[in-house]
Amino acid sequence: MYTRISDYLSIHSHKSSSKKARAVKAPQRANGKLRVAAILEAAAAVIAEKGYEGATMAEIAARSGTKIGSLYRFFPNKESLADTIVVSARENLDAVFDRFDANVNELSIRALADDLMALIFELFTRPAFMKLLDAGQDWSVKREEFRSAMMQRVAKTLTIHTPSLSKKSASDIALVVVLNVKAVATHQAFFETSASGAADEFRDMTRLYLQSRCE
Amino acid sequence: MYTRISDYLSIHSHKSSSKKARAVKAPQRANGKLRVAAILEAAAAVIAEKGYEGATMAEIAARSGTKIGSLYRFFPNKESLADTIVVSARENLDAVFDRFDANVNELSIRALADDLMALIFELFTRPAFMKLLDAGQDWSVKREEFRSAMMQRVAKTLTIHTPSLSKKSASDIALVVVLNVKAVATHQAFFETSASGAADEFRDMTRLYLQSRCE
Amino acid sequence: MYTRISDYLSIHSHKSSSKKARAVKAPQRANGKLRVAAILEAAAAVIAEKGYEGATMAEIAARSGTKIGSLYRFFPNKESLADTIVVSARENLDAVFDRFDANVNELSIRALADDLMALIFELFTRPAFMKLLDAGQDWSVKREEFRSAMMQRVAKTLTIHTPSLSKKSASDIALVVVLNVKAVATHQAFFETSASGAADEFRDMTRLYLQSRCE
Amino acid sequence: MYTRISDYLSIHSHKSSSKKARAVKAPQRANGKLRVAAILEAAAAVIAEKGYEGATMAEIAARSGTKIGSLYRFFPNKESLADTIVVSARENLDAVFDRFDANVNELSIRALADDLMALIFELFTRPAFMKLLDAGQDWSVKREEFRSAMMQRVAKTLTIHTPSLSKKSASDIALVVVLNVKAVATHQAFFETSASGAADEFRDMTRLYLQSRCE
DNA sequence: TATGAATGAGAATTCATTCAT
DNA sequence: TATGAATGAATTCTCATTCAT
Repeated sequence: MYTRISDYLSIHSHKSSSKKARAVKAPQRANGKLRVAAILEAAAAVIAEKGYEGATMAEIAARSGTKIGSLYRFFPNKESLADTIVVSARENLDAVFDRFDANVNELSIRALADDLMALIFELFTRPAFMKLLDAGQDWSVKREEFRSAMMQRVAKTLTIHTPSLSKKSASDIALVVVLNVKAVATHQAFFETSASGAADEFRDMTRLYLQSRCE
Repeated sequence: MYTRISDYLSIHSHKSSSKKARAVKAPQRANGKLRVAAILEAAAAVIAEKGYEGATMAEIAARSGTKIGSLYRFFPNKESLADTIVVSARENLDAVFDRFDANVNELSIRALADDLMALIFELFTRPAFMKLLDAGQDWSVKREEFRSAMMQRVAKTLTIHTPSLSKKSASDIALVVVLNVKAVATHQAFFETSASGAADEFRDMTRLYLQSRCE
Repeated sequence: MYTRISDYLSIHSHKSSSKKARAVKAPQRANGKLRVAAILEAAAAVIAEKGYEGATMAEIAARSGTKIGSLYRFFPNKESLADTIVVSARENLDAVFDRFDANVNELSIRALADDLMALIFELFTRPAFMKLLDAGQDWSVKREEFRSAMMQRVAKTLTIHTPSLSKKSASDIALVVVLNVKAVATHQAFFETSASGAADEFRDMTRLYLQSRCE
Repeated sequence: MYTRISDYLSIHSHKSSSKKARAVKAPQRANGKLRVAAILEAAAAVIAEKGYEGATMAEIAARSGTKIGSLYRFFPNKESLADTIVVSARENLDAVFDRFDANVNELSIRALADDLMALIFELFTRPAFMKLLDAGQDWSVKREEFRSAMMQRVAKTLTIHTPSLSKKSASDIALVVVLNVKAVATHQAFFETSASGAADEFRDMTRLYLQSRCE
């Protein structure tokens, strides 16, 4: 397996082609699910660019090809939009980790490091999510909820792989691994442009670190 | 020396207790320097909490015990406030690193890791600065300026210590180290509250990583 | 024909009776054109009274029965409002003069004086416009554009009527005629109240003047 | 005598050499009279450029080499400054006209036109005054006071010269003459730059007009 | 149900005026 | 008496949210 961080770095690059979303008078996707997905995607993109405060409902509507009135039919307010982004990630969390934990024991430490990073990276999915987790005060609840859930699952995975880990050690190590991925995810754009090998360095560092802790 | 990251974590914690700071009609700080410092401190705190967009001049004024009109006497606009935070850090950069580089050769790798992290941490000083560096589009200039200056200086320091490092390796490693500190600095508050040992884990990880690269 | 200046003096008098226009929740003018017209009218009135700087968007909104938010939907900023007033006049200019020039040759000098004044007066339309043309520095571009266009058209008309006029004479005389009308337009309100015959005096003076120059 | 309007056009061109009034730490003119004069002059200049609303007390202070605190010692508020400009002109009025009326009878109509215009021009002195007379609502009192005083004196002068004039005619003609000068004064800057002969045209027109009325 | 015009609270910024020194 | 820092009301402009059509 041995994924290279730089591999999944490009997975999520979707420079939405239309700058100012020419509201492509497209056959309005009657399907609510699709519509919601489009909105969520647009919201993620805009928030990623401008931050939560800087993002405007008008732009999110425009970029998702949704009329402002309709946007509010699906999401009663701006906060609920951001909520949904975080909450849906949180809901995804357990399913993904359950699947992952099933074969953790078969992994070498090196592979554990690589795959765990790839997994976490995928959960963070994109910078919008990052911005949201860093956002202001009011967010603490949902943010903390996700953060701690993430941490606990990573710690659990580590404990499954290396049962000798103390509860405290496991959670400390989990935090480090998560923040490592966060660093890569946050600076995704940077890593992509400058053909730096820093993403790989991060992978190596994490491998090294886990090796020193999980043996 | 061997500073523990958790040591310097508390240096800069000023949670101004009062939410809306009733500005205890204190003996008017006639000294402009002090006033500016107070404003900068408040700005840093508010921006750290709410981000650049979310921070309001009114709250910065209130929290620094300054009236809005006075705030604008010192900083003609919101951007100039943020500018000052970034630029002053930038100006500090060379002086601090020149001093540091003088004795780098005497340091063990372990000490290099510790002291370098401490140094960078001090330059970041506080989360507000972090938020600013992550902020929206317009900031790119000043942000990039600081970011790249920081990176170059760290790379230079690494090269002084380990001349065999290739130019590319040095800058990749520099990026990793800086982001490690950034992670600690950004989650400062988190580390402080939860009596976790994660800050120490970060230190250890960085030591490990540098050892594997600089020998 | 022989229009009396005092005749057209009253064409454009709309002293909105209510000071703070309690915006009689009238049947929402769904028609954007009407709304824009109302705003423009209010803006003209307020600017006429207070000047460009003195006029506030809030008052313009109130007086046009528009809420501030809506005002900004139509005109993104204060300058654009003023721009519209000047530019629309500028656009009108050529059309109006082309029509006028068609029969200039048939006019006696006396009639030329009268009709030309009436025409220019109509282009100035109301004092708001005057204030705008006199306004502060930044305006120079749009203002000058209109002023010189106006002057050139008047000079051209004079030349058509009296081909013997030198280029320089024509433009000098044009300036005088325009300023004469400007005087009348600017003091419109004054002329209206005091039942003075001064407006007629202006007409006579201009007749006299043109007669001495165009024969 | 036969002054040419273009002659006195240049009398009052004082492009205050210092743009941003380097507050020439000059020996503070202890003499209040001189200080007040300097302030008044600066105020006139600034108001001429920016209009009443656009003029700021800070700039007036700076340009007159006065500290803002001192400015307020002499003029308790902005309005009082503007008041003083208008009122002082009004006070000057009678003295000037009394002197002028003494020899009106000796003047030919042509000379009357020329000298009267020159006199009025001098009273208007500079564009600041013009701006003030055109300013917004609140001003009406002082403005009207001056305007009507001016008008009455001019009408009186005309009646002295041509006793056969009816009261109404005299005041109508006075208004026309005053507005003619106003036009020249207001566009002073314009006339100066463009080497147009329009100022002379105005003089000729006024001569013509008075001739037709006063015989 | 879908739309987008209308609303108004709130943010940045300016400047006349005061008053402690 | 002279100074200029401090004040805060007023102004321009934005944007989340509602609701009539």
